[in-house]
Amino acid sequence: MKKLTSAFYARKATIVAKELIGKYLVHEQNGEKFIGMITETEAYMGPDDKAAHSYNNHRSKRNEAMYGPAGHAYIYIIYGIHICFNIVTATINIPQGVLIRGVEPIEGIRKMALNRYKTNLEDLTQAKIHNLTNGPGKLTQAMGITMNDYGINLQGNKIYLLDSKKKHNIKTSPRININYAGEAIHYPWRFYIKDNPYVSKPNR
DNA sequence: AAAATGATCAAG
DNA sequence: TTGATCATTTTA
Repeated sequence: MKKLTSAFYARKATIVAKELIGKYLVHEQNGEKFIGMITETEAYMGPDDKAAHSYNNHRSKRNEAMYGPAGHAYIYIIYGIHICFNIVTATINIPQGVLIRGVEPIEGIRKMALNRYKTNLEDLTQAKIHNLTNGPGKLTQAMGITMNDYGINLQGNKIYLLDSKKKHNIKTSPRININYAGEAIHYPWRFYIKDNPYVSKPNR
């Protein structure tokens, strides 16, 4: 399988978010390899999107990465506790991004269980296995992604994405937990695979 | 249903 | 310097 190129990322966040579904997110760390198939994403469209951190071209140390070139990681801590992993899209000075909200474990799932629950995979119930990566804060914890990876280039060898030609039944819905965002609340910029158990909130 | 928990940002 | 605000998860 081939890595996604910078040309893939250099488009509108809504397009990239939709096409990212079914692709493979890879993290290599200490000789271990985590792979997750992306099941759920959300697009954040920058200056005109009240839900985006870059609304009205707001710029700060935190969201600096979104103003850089596409195909890099924008990572931030939310609610003081959880780490969210985003992919920068569009081009320099157009601050758009795609939040990865869910992945299905493909490789390294034993280590994911340890990262999340300090428990062996065999001792987890099916429900807890689904809980490994069905949320933005969960998948970063499971895959070992931290603030140290802020701004990393996704064409490198540490964190990157692999292409896939597999077709999925993609559903669309409004985004989650952006109640402060005015009219943007209703924009259908969330994408997910229908009936996949590694999606955070199946019915919205 | 609600607490946990801390970085970030804008106001004073 | 302080207080309000979160692109969430967990527990009950």
